Order: sequence, then C-alpha cells, then structure tokens
Amino acid sequence: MNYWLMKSEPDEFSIDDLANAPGGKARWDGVRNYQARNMLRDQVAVGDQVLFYHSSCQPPGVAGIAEVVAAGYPDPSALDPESPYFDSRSSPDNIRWYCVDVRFVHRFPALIPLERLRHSVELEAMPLLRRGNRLSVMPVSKAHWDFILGLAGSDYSGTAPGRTG
DNA sequence: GCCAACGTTGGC
DNA sequence: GCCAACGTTGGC
Repeated sequence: MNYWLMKSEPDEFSIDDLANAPGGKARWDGVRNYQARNMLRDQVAVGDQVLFYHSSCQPPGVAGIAEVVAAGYPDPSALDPESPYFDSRSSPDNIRWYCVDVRFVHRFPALIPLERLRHSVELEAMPLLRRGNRLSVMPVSKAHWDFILGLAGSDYSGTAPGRTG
C-alpha cells in the first residue's frame, strides 16, 4: 500500500465536502499536469491512503485522510465543455487525463498548517516542502505519513476504520 | 497583488 | 531540438 498527498482548494472542494458527499466518495478529477497524471494512471491503487491537503487558503495545510476506492481511469471532465477542466485536445477515444475515486476516512481535529510541517526536521525531504513544487498529487513515505499522523493529535490509528457498507 | 518556479507552447 | 514567451500554481 502506498501513501499520497493530494491538494484541493477548499473553496472548490474541501474535506468536509468529501465527508458530506454520497457515501463519502468523490471523483478526484481535474488534474492537468503530466507528472501527476502519470501517478494517477500508473501508481495510485485501491486501498492507498491519502493526505487531503487544503491549498490556496489561509492557512494551507493537511486537513485529514482519504482512501483510494477506484484506481486511475480517464477523466470524464476533460470531455465536458461546461467543466473548468475541459480539454479541447481530448476526445472520447483519447482522453489525455486521469482521475481516481476517493472516500472520506478521517478529518483531523485541527488542520496541520503548512508552516508546522516546515518546522519539522523529520519532514525536510517531503516533496511538498521542496521549493517550487507545484504538483497536486505527490507520494508520501511511510515515515512521513506516520510522523504527520502523530502531529494530527488525534486518536486516529491509521488502521482501516469500521465500515457499515 | 506579487512573484518564484516550473510547465507548455510554438516559431524557427 | 532549442528557447523565448507566456500561463499556472500557490505561498506569502
């Protein structure tokens, strides 16, 4: 199982929006960067765990946890002229972009601010904190995952939550 | 609103 | 294939 960090602007789609979505599930679409696309297409798998990151807000930071429930598949929003993610160079038999489905797992009691992450020596190597990094999907190591869950100050154990169907 | 960093585009 | 111009991201 792998760990990821995915960015979303909470004004557009927040962790609460995910929690309130039907079944707590939503499509993670609109990724329009080839490096991120390739990760969604080739590496992100069902069961992978996701740090849900709020970007372009005050303060930015990690808001909680989601889980991948559908691996990469062609992103339908690329074909929708009404969508802000419409891509005129995609066609039904050649969609250039990929998306995954995720499900809400856990909302941290308090958002972990980006600034807090920056102050952690343990996280120095995180791609998120590298200067100039703009990827909206990036891998997270097990060690970084565990450390960040420790910062969350919740009793969330990182094990699969009970599911009622 | 600014700007650093990076990606994309397109002329050549 | 180079590279300048332009666009986007996203923290500040």
